[in-house]
Amino acid sequence: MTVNQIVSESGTSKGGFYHHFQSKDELLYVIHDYFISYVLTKAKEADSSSKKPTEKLQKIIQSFVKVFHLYKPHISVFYQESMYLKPEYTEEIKKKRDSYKNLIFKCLEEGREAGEFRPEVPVDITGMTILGMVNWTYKWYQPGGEKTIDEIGSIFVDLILNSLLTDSAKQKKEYQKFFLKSGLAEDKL
Amino acid sequence: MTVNQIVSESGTSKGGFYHHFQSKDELLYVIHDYFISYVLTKAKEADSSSKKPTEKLQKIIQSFVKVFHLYKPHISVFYQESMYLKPEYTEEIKKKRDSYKNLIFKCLEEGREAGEFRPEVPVDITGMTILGMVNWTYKWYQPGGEKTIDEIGSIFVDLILNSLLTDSAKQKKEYQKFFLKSGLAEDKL
DNA sequence: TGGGACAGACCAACCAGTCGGTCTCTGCCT
DNA sequence: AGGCAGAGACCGACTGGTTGGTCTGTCCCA
Repeated sequence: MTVNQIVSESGTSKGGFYHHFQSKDELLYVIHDYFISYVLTKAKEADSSSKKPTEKLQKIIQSFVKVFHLYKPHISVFYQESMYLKPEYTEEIKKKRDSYKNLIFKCLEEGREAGEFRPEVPVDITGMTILGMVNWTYKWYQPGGEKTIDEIGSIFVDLILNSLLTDSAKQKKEYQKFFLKSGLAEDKL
Repeated sequence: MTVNQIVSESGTSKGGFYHHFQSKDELLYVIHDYFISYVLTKAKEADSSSKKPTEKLQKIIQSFVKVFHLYKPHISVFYQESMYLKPEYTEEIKKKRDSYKNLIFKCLEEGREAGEFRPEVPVDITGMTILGMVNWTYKWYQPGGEKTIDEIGSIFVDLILNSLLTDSAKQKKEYQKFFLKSGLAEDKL
């Protein structure tokens, strides 16, 4: 996407564009900030809303998935254009992405220490797994598709918790709501 | 990466480059073919090597992860530059990536029908989850890092099978080797 | 009347791709 | 054997088009 395309499709002009942004890179930075702020806020809320790592993780994942619904255009543009960002901006962006990553890692570590998450699965790989599976949704998620974003989020939560929780934690009544129902009614896949 | 950089860093010339490739896009296509051929071959081998979906899935994931070790430079270049590929090449590439995706989906479907995989988790989302978590490794995997690629593969397999297998399938003796040991020896994370 | 919001012609840099030319190896004719 | 022709490998100056960014100027409101 060139600056000329941007200004023509948004109905302004080169002059107007560079009146508001120092450079094309700054626009990309602003776009990134738009959605990273959302997930960071939501993750911090989740972190302070409860003391149970399992609950926190569920909330983090659900809001993480939701961002791909709310800001799909922003995210697509970011991943398409971010390769050629100038170092000054990449650094700032990396900081925010790192602090998000660390929130997830911290939550996984807490769950492990609380004895709810299986101790034999390493926190770092699990963290990158979550980031990978959720971030990848920008490649295939279609708003208005057969599954809503909340349904997709619930499936992700089910998958992650089923592989993370210890057998005893899985039995807890208050966590049953995080698992997909395996009722008689077959899923209409 | 410009053509000028490519030829200077590889010690040839513009003329030499365009003698071997029709265009810069063709080079990218060749690079992609290099590693997609590997995973496709391995996945087909896995598919015909056994009748048990669980075993097949384990082999597919393990070889899928391994490609990021064997061809990391190829894969990084591909994801960095593939945005601006001309349609003719994107189509060809998409075909191969789709056939890989379909192998995974088929395997998941078979496991579901065989009663080994939980029927309540949808095949399509699970498939995209696997593709996402594995494909994302190109962003963080470092050859020579603290975990080998086979260890990472085993962790992925453990996570996926733990969330996919039914309780009864998890008990099967021949599948125990796919799970991380939860021995007394604490993981040195 | 002066300053912020915007317009759009313009520019320098850069890029993929071209094209005329050189160098070298091979095989064939004498 | 020696020379020669021609094909393929490779070179790099050049080009046409595109890009991010600038600059002069206009409009409008306080």
